[in-house]
Amino acid sequence: MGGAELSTRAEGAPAGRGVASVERASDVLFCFAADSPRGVTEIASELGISKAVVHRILTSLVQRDLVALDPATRLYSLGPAVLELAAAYRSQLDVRALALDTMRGLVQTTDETSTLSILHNGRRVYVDQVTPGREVKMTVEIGASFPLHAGASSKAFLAWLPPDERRRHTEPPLAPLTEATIVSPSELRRELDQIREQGFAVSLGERQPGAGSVAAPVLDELLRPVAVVSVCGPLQRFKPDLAAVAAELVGATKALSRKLGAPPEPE
Amino acid sequence: MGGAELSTRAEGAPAGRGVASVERASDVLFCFAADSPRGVTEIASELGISKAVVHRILTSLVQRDLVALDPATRLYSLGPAVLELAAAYRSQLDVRALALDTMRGLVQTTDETSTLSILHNGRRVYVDQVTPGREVKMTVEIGASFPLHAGASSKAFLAWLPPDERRRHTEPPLAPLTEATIVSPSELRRELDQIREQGFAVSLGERQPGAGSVAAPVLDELLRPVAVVSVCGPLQRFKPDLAAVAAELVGATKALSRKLGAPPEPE
DNA sequence: AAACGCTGTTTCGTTGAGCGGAACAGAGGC
DNA sequence: GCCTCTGTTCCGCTCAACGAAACAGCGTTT
Repeated sequence: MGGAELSTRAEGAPAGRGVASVERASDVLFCFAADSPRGVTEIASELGISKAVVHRILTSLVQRDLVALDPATRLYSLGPAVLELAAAYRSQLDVRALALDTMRGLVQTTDETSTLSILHNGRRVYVDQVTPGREVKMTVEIGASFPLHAGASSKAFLAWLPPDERRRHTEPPLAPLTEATIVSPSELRRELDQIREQGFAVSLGERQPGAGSVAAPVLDELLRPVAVVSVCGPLQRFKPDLAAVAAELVGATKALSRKLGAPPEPE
Repeated sequence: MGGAELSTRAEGAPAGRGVASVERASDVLFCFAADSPRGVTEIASELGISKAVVHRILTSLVQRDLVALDPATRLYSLGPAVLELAAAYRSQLDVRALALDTMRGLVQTTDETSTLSILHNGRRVYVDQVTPGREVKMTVEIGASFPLHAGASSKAFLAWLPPDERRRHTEPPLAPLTEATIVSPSELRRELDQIREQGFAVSLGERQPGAGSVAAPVLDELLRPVAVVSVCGPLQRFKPDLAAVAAELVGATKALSRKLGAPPEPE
């Protein structure tokens, strides 16, 4: 019994005890993120809990529309209520509200797409974007997540993260997402130092072929990166204006950081 | 009560019992949808359960990042993991995958925005959109929900819902969202009949001032509306092409319906 | 300062809710 | 027809979750 007490995340949480069945239910929800639809048995064996428990949990989740049951196949998948939660989350995210105006301004002057990302679970997640009114433009998927070693927004996070996290995410192997992805840890670390110094990160197709972007962090009062704003567009037309866009972006994000309580620049 | 057999929540579910604490945890999550951030006491009194329980549940949810705790204010709000779930839901929604190509086609020929909505909780929710490459265009918020009596997409759902649901959603009071919203039940019912007959719904600023849209349903094998596709744009430039757009839209959604198993048109 | 009133958090003994093995029930498949 | 998968339900035992109450921080009030 006592043996296998953990499950998905983090063992030994020293904090106050939670409710086991709630955590199991969360695990069930997240296992749908990997793949769905799935059946009771499949989920039970994957999570190592009994079929009866999974079935009861699913029944509850179905009742709240967090999970949908296809009566024909008897397979379960995520339900529409998760959209409701996500919409609420996004609308209440304070960084987002603050950043939206800034992003709109960036889009207007650069005529390229601007995105907002946050850190979650050791990866970067797109929270919002503003696109220009052009025929050809970049678009990202809200909610999609990416590793921290490739792309301007990811590198911007990495450059402002504490040393231990930076080290952790620059350890090999660094999976190449495109031919331009930096796969050498030492090269990446060198670039992160430079990014930190110059105040912004640049990627030319590191994460997505044919896409270029400039990114700079929004920092809180302890200079931790709470979000990253990027301006991105098709590589060829993006490259020439890079320096000007970067300057504008850095100015905008620094203003944002101050609004979030970051101390004004000393230099 | 056999009467209202659907409706999301429903008490007295005769089906197999669920896990109470999972349902409580879901309630806690949803109470953040209304407003956040909130504290333990506030949530406990709203849900009518003890503070200790709420605290334990929140601890579990925080552990899974479904809820975030601001250590400074000791207030809880939704966490970034809900985005992860929503992204998974959207990417796995089969109607969405099918509809995307159709929507892209509609955008290309009409040069206006196309949206996809589903029914959830007695309201209509935007699941996806495709926008044209123009300076001025319509944009909707994914995940935002609206009542069923105003707007083309909403009316399209209503027109194809079973009689009892249609009646329920056409009962007074019908809240006006704009000056153009239909607030007379009898007028609305008359229009729904017409919509059903002609195969599509039209709204000129009923839900949002200055916006026009045409909408048609995607039906399953029992002719239930599983989703609604709309084409929408700024009112003035939208009005003249209305008939042509409607014809194109209806053709596209009928093709979609057949892919989902709806029987071919008899007439 | 001290007392108050408000938070969120933790403790602890009791008990009934949830666990899980096993039985049941359908749906396909040799 | 049987066999083998599913998902679902049953039911007695147990331990995990409940809740009252105590504790612990903060700000405000007296």
